[in-house]
Amino acid sequence: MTDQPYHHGKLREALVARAREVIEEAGVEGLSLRQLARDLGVSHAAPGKHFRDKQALLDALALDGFRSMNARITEASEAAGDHRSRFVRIARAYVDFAVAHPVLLAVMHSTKHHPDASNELRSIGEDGMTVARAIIAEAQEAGELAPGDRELLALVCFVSLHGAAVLAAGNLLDGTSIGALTVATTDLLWAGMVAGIPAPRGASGIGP
Amino acid sequence: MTDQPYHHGKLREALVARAREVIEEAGVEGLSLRQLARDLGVSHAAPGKHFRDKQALLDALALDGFRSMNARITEASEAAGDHRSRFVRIARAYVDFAVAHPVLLAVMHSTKHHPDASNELRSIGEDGMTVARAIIAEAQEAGELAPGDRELLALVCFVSLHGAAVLAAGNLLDGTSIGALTVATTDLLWAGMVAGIPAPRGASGIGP
DNA sequence: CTACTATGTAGGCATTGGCTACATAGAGTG
DNA sequence: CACTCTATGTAGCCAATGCCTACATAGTAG
Repeated sequence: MTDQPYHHGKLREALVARAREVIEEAGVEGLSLRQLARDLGVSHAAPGKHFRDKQALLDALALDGFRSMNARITEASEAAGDHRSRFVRIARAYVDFAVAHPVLLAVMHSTKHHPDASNELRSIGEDGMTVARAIIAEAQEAGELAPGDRELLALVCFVSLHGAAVLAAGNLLDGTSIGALTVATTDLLWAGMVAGIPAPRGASGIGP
Repeated sequence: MTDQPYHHGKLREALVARAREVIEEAGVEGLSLRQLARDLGVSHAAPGKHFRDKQALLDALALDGFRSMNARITEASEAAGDHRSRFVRIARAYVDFAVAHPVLLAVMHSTKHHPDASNELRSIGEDGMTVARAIIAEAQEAGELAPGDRELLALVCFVSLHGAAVLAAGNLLDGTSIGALTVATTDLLWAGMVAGIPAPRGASGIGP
């Protein structure tokens, strides 16, 4: 009703915010730049001034998603508690975020980002692993975990929890509750790190 | 040159086969029913006679993918060797398939299948876990692994390897080689299952 | 021979992403 | 203030896509 000014003023932020809503409701397939423009009351070419591509918008969305997620994760990592319970809390933060924003998670880990955005995305996407590595290092130095390649162990933990998060987000876990799976996964990983990986006797699967 | 018969004869199979090629080259976004029809020399509406939807084609593609993958996995599970090396081989089969067919893997685990196809997909998608569960059960009964909820342990292993497969397929592992990650993941999981999960002392992260 | 069904064709339609030319605002500068 | 420059938004065009309906052709069953 109130006549809109010629310039929106905060179109870029509004686009990202609205897009984030839309993808969770209708999936990435259901995201249309033109519909987005209609939702915000601007012309169909206006988004093009802020994102040269639809992919550019998705990249911005991914970046935004990583910022949200990393905030949750570092928040969880800074909570009080022993190493193990902090480890569990971080895992829960990751999985909870995935379940709350499944489509956004998929966009974040999509493979088809623009080359420009890739660098920033790659770096921000590794923050979670950095947190995991830090806790593992602390626990190892405290003698709570067996010694071992921290980088690799952190990667394995990250990868495993990512799998849990992805499947939970996709609602592909039949009966099992997501919480139970997360606890079981962290328990098994932690138990493995406590025990340490025994040196392979003979061939351990490292084949050609 | 040779005048084509009015009816293609094997259009459905040809569509699936060609689509499987296209998505690996151009991604799911690059798959167009009309282009597919042009590739096969039929009219643009012909695919509609075999797949009511684009999604229906993707569902068929997913089913086909699961059949291929399950074949590799069961083949790996039937190879000779002790429990642990068979476990590693299964994991490698999964990850290798993911790396060889990354887009197909994404289609297989996509969330937006048609309700009709979901049942079949869900059941065939669980074959991998069945294999994992069987090996874990055997190893537990042989006393090689500590006792524990086999269903849950198999799910955790499946989920962890899925994470490794997804990230490897997406080429999101910076320096680490995929083979090394797979070995490290199976090692850690196996070590955890050998040690068993100790009973939680006090709060173990199971919150509200 | 005559339905009937399966399969393929031809054309239409709304929607989409991306492009170019143009309009408007606001900031800077003389 | 007048002028320019740039950022932002508008309007219209285009090819491509998915899906729809009407029609053509073939093979089959009665």
